[in-house]
Amino acid sequence: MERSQLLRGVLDVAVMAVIAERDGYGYDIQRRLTEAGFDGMGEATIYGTLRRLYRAGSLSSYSQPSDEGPHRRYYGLTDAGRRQLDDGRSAWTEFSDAVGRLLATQDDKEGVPA
Amino acid sequence: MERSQLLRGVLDVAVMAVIAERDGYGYDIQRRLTEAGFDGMGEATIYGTLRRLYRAGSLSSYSQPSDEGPHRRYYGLTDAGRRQLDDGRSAWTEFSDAVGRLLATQDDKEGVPA
DNA sequence: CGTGCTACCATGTGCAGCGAGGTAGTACTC
DNA sequence: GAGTACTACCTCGCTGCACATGGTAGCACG
Repeated sequence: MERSQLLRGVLDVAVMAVIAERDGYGYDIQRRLTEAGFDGMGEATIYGTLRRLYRAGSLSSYSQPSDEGPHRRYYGLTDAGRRQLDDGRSAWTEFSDAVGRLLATQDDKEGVPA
Repeated sequence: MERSQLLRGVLDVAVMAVIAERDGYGYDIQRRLTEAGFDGMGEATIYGTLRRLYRAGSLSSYSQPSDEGPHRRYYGLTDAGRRQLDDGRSAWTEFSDAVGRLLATQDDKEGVPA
């Protein structure tokens, strides 16, 4: 419930980063994110994000049969998606730097002044 | 609209970090956060966060008159708040490390010839 | 033919950041 | 003493999105 809030605004870029490395489908992307340290995410979160990014034009998609189960819907980055990923990277860097600086400040006070 | 999502889950800890440095009131906290790099936040965001944290028992509060305007409602950290801030710090570190690692992975496929 | 894995999708809920709008106190000017 | 501006607080309603829940379907093994 804590992480779910932190994920906001990062999930999109995280999914795109995974896809940038290699095209993937929902089930697979979830596993790869889990391995990357984002564990405990429900399927609805992934599929919702994929659909949103697809509708926004950041992802392309194609269907492919599988030997081990139902068909798979693969997603890949479009040019717009790649640009968006770059923007997200710098936005993240800037943001996390600001947070890092803020959290690094030591709590001087302990007793209330007045 | 992009930053608003990133703020989720971080605002609480950011506000607490600012207060840890020195007790503050809404208007003041907003300015201090702006100086820290979080600009463009509306008042409703700050006041909503303060009230939420206060209700949760993370903050204490006391009112004080001011020479330069209406009374000020100061907020300070409770022990629970200080603990929560520490937890938030480590949660943030862990999370931002994971994101950093993920975003650092290079997009291999790019120069892949047709 | 039941159990389990893979793989997809749709619906509903809750939370929180934020826009918009309102109320006061102080202070300066014209 | 009306107008403007800054300080300082509050409330209401909207919206976006992570997530829970629940459903469908293909493959495989016993």
